Amino acid sequence: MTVINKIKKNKDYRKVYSCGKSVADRYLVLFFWVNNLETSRFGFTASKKIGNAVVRNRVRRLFKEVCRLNINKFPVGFDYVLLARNAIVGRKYQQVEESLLKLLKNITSRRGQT
RNA sequence: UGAGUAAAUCAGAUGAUCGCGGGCGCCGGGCCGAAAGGUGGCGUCUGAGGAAAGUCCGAGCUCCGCAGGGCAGGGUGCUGGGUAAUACCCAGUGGGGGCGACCCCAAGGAAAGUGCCACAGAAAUGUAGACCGCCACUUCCCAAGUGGUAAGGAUGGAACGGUGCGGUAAGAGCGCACCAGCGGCCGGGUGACCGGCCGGCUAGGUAAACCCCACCUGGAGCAAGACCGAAUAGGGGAACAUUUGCGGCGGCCCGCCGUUGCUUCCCGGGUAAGGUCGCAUGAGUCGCGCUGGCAACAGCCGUCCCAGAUAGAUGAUCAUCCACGACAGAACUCGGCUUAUGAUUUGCUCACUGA
RNA sequence: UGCGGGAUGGUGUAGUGGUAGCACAGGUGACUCUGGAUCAUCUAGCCUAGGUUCGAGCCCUGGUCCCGCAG
Repeated sequence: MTVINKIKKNKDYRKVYSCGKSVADRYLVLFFWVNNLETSRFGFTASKKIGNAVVRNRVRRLFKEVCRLNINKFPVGFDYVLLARNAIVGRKYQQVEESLLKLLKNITSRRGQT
């Protein structure tokens, strides 16, 4: 079983936000950027605007679960940051998973084109 | 049945699969790192709250050499008790609200002193003050003037005790009775205070204004701090000052301590995964245990070990059941307070209806 | 996580317990052939809930929101 590597330093997050590209729908924003490593790394964020600590924890756990179960669908060698948006509050696992897979498909097809 | 009031309890449950943090046992000597150190597999146990929240109080713990004295500052404020301590809790006193069960109160001192009381009003604390009234006197009358008067009117949140009788030219504690307030004595109570008697008759409000009185109070906070390892540096330059100067102990003074160059500014180094501990046995949980106490609580006995992350662990799926699940996530640890919030149960009160 | 500070018209800010001001912005009118400038005038406010007081923007208590600091 592969373990999820997490992005830990604020500097790495900054790099992904400023240099990376992003795709989004009404539930979440997905940032990504080449990290020059052999593995992918993930970061899960939910700002204070989303809600209180319970809500933010819930959202981050959903992200974590979705990434864990679909880790083989992510292209290797990237840093990914998942940012929660307001509409995600109260959503179920299936809705989040569906949303993320759609975004991933979007990325891979675009990479195929260019 | 409805409305209310006081208290107590629970915080979706059970099973299966995958996933995450921690403890313990066994196996392994590989990988990462400069080092300190970290990391794996299997088994087993365990893993958020009543408020974990707000950070409003109080403590423990750590550092500031010691935590010393005084002043200033801050806090508390009916009484007695509980506690490690408190602004908390319990029992009472006084006051207020409610038909009631019951609830609420920063509730010391206004004759120690100072300030303020806008506008209105004659006058806002001075035994001051006469606008309209009332009464007496003077001028021939209308009316005006002088004096007396704070009972009535008017103003105001508040007008120098209130009500009644007497008294008087009209009035006034001027006199008397009762009530409120003040002082003294006696009795009860540990005390706040309560009850009774006597006295001279008057003292406005505001202390969540300054203040007085009594009591308490050093400062910072786990990003506190300690240890291990690496690197750097006991670096450089400029200005100032030249002797008891400078610095530290929250402010000032005393007192104490450190350093002989010290202070200020600039450059350089570091913040690119440093690590480990602090960090979970404690003012601990439970028992309708026993003893003392009205109670808060204390003592004794038994019982249990109950999260310890460090970018931060609790989630997903399936099945069954119900009321279809509110507020909400530990971050050094406790005791309170306040705020948010779903459901259930019990006692008591009031109203209505029926027997 | 711990500590500290703040909230006044649309914006930036004053305000010893006694009618809430000022500047800019906005509306209306005047001046002008028109606009600008100028003049006059109007609108709109004390974060919120209680308490103390005769009376709170100010004093006290609870809550909400915003901002800053940290080896």
